[in-house]
Amino acid sequence: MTLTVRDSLDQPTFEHDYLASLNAEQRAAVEHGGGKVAGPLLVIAGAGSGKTNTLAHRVAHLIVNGADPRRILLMTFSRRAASEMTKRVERIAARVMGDKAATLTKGLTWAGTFHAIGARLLRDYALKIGLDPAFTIHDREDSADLMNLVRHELGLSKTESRFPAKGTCLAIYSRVVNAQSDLKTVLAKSFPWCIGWTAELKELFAAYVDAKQAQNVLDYDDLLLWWAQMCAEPAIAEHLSGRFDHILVDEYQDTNRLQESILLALKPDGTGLTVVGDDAQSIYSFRAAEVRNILDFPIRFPEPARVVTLERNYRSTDAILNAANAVIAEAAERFTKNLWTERRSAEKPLLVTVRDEAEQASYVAEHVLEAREEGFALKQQAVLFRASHHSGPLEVELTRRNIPFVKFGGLKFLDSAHVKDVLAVLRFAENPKDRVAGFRVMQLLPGIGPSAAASAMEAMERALDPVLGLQFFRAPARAEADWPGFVELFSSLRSRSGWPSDLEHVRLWYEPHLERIHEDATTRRADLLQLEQIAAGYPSRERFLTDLTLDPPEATSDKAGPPHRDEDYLILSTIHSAKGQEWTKVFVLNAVDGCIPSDLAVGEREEIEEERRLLYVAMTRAKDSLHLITPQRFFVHGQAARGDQHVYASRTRFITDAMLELFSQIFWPPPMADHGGQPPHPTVRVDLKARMRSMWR
DNA sequence: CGTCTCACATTTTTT
DNA sequence: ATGTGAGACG
Repeated sequence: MTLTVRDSLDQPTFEHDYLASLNAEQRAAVEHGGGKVAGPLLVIAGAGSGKTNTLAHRVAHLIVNGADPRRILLMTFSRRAASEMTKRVERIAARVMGDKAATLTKGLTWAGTFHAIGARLLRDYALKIGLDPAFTIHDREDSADLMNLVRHELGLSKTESRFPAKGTCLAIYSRVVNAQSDLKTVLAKSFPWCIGWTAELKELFAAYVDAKQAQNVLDYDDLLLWWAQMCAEPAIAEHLSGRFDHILVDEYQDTNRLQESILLALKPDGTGLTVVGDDAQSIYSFRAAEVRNILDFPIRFPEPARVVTLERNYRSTDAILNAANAVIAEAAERFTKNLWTERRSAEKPLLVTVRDEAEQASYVAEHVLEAREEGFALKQQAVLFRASHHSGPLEVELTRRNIPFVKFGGLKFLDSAHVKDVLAVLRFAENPKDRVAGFRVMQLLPGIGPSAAASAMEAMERALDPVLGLQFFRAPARAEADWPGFVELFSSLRSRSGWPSDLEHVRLWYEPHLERIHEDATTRRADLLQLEQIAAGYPSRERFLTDLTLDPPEATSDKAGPPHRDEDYLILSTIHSAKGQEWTKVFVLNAVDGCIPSDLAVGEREEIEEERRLLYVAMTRAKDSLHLITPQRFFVHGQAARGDQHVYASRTRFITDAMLELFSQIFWPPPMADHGGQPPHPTVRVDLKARMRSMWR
């Protein structure tokens, strides 16, 4: 078959046969520009429409046609997506070019997230823009800690009425930066309850920026902001822009205005620019993502962008797609396409009513096992939920039944205190000005609290050399025993960096503290050993710290890497983390109002619309079988101690009565099945504890 | 005065 | 798991 194409006189270029598997639209996207630098291209790629495949083919096509892979910039949403993409490009190119492709695609090094690329470029240009190239990067929590420090220094923590919490302050700051907006607008629109603090917040943010600069640290937002600002200098912008012939951006619907401004600075007329995305899957506006970026892309440039729309879905059955289309059809804003498929199936998606979350857990466990009996590996099945903690009861049930699982989203390996402690030591050694790291590390020593740590930091700043500053610092009496050991560690980490032996060094120092601080020292020590495994894969301390901050291992299994690959496990994931993925069978937990949409997001109309898209994303992950589960009764968190307050939940508002014909509705367990002839308990539940208490009030 | 410990509440989604 | 606040201890 490929021979006919190759031999055909109409298609003399042999490269074309590797594109034969693509449909007409995909092919148009791949061949736009004929493999040469061309005008801007927008690919609207619906769920399951072969987006990744198309993008990978386009990159391969460029390379096959002579593009220099070192001059291709490929920006994806996560590191996982980036490495997946480069692997695919290599496979495709290899089909055409054979072994030569491997050497070429090795040059495809500029693939990663906006933040990771930003970090690399900033280190590169640091000296030209007045930045110390040894900067360290703060993750969200570090940034919040620094915000807190500054807040205390300004005396804003002791105000009469409550000043916004550190996390809120950081969220406000971050939105101002990422949305390229001003403080007043952001407060009015997204944080109306903080409007009274406008002046103080402004002062706080100014001090926060000063602190970051003094300590030589950048936060996530800085990686984009500095990048964008550096592009405002024409000479640098020109140089930077000249480094890349082609820039391709995936998941464009989830970029924010700051990211857009970077792209526009690099390619003002859109030449060589390809963006791919789906407006119906925009689910990151809480992070200032701007759907308008993708909707307005065609008219951003002097020469209007070419638009290619991929509407054919290769993933889901028509029954699933019909239901998903019905959900998104109710969206307030018109979307740009309608998905269709040729995959016929009589099996409608299931709308399962269960009594409560416990029943929901056993429903999932049983059906997962049943499916495995039928030959579906656990890995072909996934359980999706709105908020990380929604999977709690299910995790208990899976553990009880010995069903292995891996969870994506929510708390991660790197968020645990002991890992952060160890990383903070390394970061402190890398950048002694980093107060957040220093504070954290020093307070590990018994007898050292915030104030002693602060004076030690000051002593370091006054001294000519940070090591000397620490050596001459007089630690409080209670810490005298531990202080020299700490100083010795610090000084040896400063004087010579042996990688990855540094990390082992830190661990040996840290172990006694670990045992003192934590009950479960054994499991935590195992984590640290795993961290050393990971560390061995990095060339240097700096790269390790940077990469780990920007692309943390996503799930608990990631941290172990390849060894787990042959094992079978069920996937648990937040809907956000499920983006871009697909499974044969998908279970969606808590398809009830209050969860989807989250009751924290029912204020603004726009927020509700995003929740609708979230459900759409969840549904369109399924290939063959989809179960939406609605527990009737739902315990309210946080009040469990004072009785069992709960709410009676109703089906998510996004599935209207008119859509019910697209689903099969079932009750589980089937009535009378499990009660030995007894009728099931009435679904009413009386809070007797509350009654008892109310007798005395 | 600073540090430590315990109790208690709270936790959307993430680079 | 973290953050806060009260209270004890050195």
